[in-house]
Amino acid sequence: MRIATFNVNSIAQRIEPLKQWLKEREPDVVCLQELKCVDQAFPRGAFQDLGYNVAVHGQKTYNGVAILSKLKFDEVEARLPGDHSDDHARYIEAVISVKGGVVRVASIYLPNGNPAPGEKYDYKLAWMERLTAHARALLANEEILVLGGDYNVCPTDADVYDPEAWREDALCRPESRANFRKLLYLGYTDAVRAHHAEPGLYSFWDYQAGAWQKDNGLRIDHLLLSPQAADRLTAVGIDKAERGKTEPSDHVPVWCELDVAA
DNA sequence: ATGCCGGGCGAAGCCCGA
Repeated sequence: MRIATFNVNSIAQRIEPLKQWLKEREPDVVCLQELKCVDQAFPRGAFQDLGYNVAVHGQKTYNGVAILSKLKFDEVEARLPGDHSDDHARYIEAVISVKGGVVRVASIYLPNGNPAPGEKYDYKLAWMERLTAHARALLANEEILVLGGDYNVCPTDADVYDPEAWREDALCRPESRANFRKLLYLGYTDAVRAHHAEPGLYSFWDYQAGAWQKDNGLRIDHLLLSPQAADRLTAVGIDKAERGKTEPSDHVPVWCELDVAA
């Protein structure tokens, strides 16, 4: 079973490249972020035509998350618990039936947090604390669980092209990294790091300043696996080539393969 | 790279992302 995460930077602008990538990579489940559209405007038909069920939690102009799944959804829950006043569409979670059990998947668009320090950084850190509390609660289910998304955190200096230049940025500041590590300490596994120790593995390249051409990238899109998922991890990948195609997102898909019969 | 690009909104120029 292949599960991917992809920040599309506007689903309306990415329909054709996303469809092409789905045909080539054939993921069973895809977590999408930064839809920048309301639920009614999501191009469901384009993905249903490829055999995907669609769960959307959209928002006008900003944010917006979705899950595509070849297998049907048993449950879908939008919104991260812990703050009813939070109206950003940044979280959706689904339970998917597989042979002999279920797989739970969440699509996460964690706040960027810049400029830091400031209100936006406080919001990011508070959001991460809510995510940690929810992630802790989910572990009690002992399920095959994947928390996929744009975490807007470079976990270590090995995940940044120029660590010194980014040290004060909200993506790299110690509080952001400490909160990311708390997720790992709960028992989650960073799928990419489970298979690859080398630096220079990136999932985002800015549109500006020739970042792509200079390979000035960041690794901020992650798949965090519950122990039950990590035990079944057989492969991971970052589809870097997508960034070099026409009209790309500034992020690329990250995927993992779990030994689970779909 | 401090927003140089790209997208949304909405019909010019501002806001936003990372």
